[in-house]
Amino acid sequence: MISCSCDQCEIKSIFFDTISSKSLDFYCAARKELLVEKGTRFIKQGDQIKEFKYLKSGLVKLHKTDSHNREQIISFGNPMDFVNIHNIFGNDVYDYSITALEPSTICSFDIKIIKDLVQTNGAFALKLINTISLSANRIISDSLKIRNHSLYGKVAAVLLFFADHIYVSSEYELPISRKEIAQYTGLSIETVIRSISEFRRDGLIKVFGKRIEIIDKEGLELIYENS
Amino acid sequence: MISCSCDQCEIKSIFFDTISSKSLDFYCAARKELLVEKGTRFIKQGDQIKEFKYLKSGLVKLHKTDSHNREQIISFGNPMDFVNIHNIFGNDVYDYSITALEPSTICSFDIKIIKDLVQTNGAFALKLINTISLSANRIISDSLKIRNHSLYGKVAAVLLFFADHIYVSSEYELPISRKEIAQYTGLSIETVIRSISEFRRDGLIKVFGKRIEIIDKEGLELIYENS
DNA sequence: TCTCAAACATGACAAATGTCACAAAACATC
DNA sequence: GATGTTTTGTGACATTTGTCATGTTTGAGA
Repeated sequence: MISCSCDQCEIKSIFFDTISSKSLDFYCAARKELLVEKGTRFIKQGDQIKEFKYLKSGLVKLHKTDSHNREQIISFGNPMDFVNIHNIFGNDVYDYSITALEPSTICSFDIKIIKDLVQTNGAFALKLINTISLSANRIISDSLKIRNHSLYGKVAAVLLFFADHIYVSSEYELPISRKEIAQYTGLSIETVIRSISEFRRDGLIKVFGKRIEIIDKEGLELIYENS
Repeated sequence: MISCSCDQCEIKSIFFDTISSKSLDFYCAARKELLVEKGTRFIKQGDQIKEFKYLKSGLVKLHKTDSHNREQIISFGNPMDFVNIHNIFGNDVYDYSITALEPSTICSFDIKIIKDLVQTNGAFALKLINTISLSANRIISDSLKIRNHSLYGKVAAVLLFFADHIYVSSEYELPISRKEIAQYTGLSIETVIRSISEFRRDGLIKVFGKRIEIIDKEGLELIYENS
């Protein structure tokens, strides 16, 4: 049967449905797997795009440096929705970096293999387009949430994002610093810290360093809605 | 030869490269063309997605209503980069509306035809993925520009966007109202108006109602960079 | 032409957010 | 442990941005 170790890998759902088990062996052999530790920037803005990369496990941030050397965070990606797809087919050079926020496993294929697959396997192509669309949709919609809310709404959105989409728990270890929340929302660090302190004082959340516990989720959602 | 009237249509560049002239006739016959006037909302948030639509000419805005019935503008699309692709493959219902800002020509195909094409014509699939990626990239990158700049930077970004990407001229008729700039940037209307007035007073632009003339483009770009 | 509604504009003031200064806590490195 | 660096936290104050009020201009339609 399949000797591939990526049994649990998300990308499997793209391959399995559309590729015969025999061919699957070939693709599994062509696959490289890389375990990176927290803080590793494994894709760098400006690098040539030679591989198709997929997040098997972990959590990452997509970020870029603007013309004034300010760091901006574009989005976060977890195994369910991250592939470096937004760049890979459009450009030949990455216009953002990707850095692990937690220990992560990256699978990669030579991009030629994937392009061949798209051209020769219609079902795969359709599935890939679906994945790209959903991923792009999510980034655009998250971005809009940040753009059109003010301070408390923005910070609430970030806390709720990790609770609802990443950890699926009202209690979690915040994988990013206050500074990174600022870089994501476009706010100043102090304002972010103050907002979190205020949520704490108002009994909406409990904070122990990076550990966040959402006490009054409805209240936090209400704040998100109204500011 | 080809009796199709869409000789000048942008989508042609997707089809022509990848479809034999004989098949092209079939696709041209299956195509519907719709001319909509300014202000027409031809795609509605919540509607079922049954067709693949493409902007042949004109200018549109992508927008949605949030839970408080506030109108938010996501992005603008012109013939070079607009297809309703971000939704069409991921979801079965539109999660945003599209409205014409100028008289526009919309081409549409039954979505089944396009999905068939993706599955049976590899070159087409690859080209479509490219188009989707580039379009999503642009929206994400524009959104980031708005997110991480303050007042003057945001407004300058909008004015420069129309000058550089839509009209390719430093003098143009602004296709949106001040209110719509506010909905796009997340600012209040008054603040937008004030900012434009200030640009005018500082000699960066001339304003005659909706007509904008950028006098000092470098100055405006500098403001964009620094705020 | 007249009328009404929407868009544009500006002032005065309130509220939100950023900046600067400083300190405590957390964390890495020796 | 000792030391230095980064992160978190808070106050005071300046600046930015929003809100409300009010008036003018523009544009569509009777």
